[in-house]
Amino acid sequence: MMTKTGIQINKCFDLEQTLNCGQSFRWKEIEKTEEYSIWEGIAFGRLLQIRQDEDELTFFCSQQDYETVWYDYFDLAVNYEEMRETLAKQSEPLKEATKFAPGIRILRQDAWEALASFLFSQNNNIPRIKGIIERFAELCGEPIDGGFTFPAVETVAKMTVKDLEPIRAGFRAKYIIAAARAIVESKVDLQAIREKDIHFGRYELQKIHGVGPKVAECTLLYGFHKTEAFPLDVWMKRAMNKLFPGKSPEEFGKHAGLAQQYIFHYSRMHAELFQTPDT
DNA sequence: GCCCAGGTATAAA
DNA sequence: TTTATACATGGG
Repeated sequence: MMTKTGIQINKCFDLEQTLNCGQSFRWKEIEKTEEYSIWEGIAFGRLLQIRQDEDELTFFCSQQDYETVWYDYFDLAVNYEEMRETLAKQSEPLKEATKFAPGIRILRQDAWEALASFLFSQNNNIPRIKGIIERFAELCGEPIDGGFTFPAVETVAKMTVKDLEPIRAGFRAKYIIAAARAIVESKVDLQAIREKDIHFGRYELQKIHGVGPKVAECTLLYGFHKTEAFPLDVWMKRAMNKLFPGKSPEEFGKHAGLAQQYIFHYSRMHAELFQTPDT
């Protein structure tokens, strides 16, 4: 295994914040010391171990995989420091929020994987989502050294709800199959979503049985890197109203997705501020 | 045991 | 058109 070392990073890259914030569900921290942490995960059919030291990242992979897969996956061409500064200037609360997760990046994940992952996420919690996806990969992904790839959309399209019973996804199983079939049968055009604007993507994705506004929005942000997208769940709305009363998420414009990540992380760190008495 | 989870489809107001 | 409820399952 080759090693790509010496990627200099600024404060805008933190593995914990990026890989454990609910945008991706297949990464785990396998080692942690005072000086560094190592994370392992599988994406685009490849297993990666990645190590973060004080000011340096180490990718345990070939030079080619680094250049063709992981450089894009971690969005390394983009200067998050600059975007964070832009957002921080917009308001005091947002400036405060950016401090709590300055190292968050928006990953460029596979669109089908993001769509399926956020279908699994509905009315669910992160530990269980991870478990379902792990069993899903073991059941019908391809075995590779160290694990299983995310199941191919063509494979899932041929499966039935009964086939998926072992992953214990509950009522979500039918949605996964509906999504896979819609894609394979070209009822939903992923390439067109990639090329056209976010409004088309919202309309197109919500043709799928089981895809509502929230799953569509998360898929557009994490699977298509439409950075003007924003998550819409109840918690997020509560946080928005608390920090920015009367302000619409769209007003963050192009960086809305990143702003939402900061705000969401902030609201998690200050859960007590966002609890509302039952009415 | 009990509550509820980064929702959505469907039924009932 | 807006507001409830069921849904499958298990983490905490």
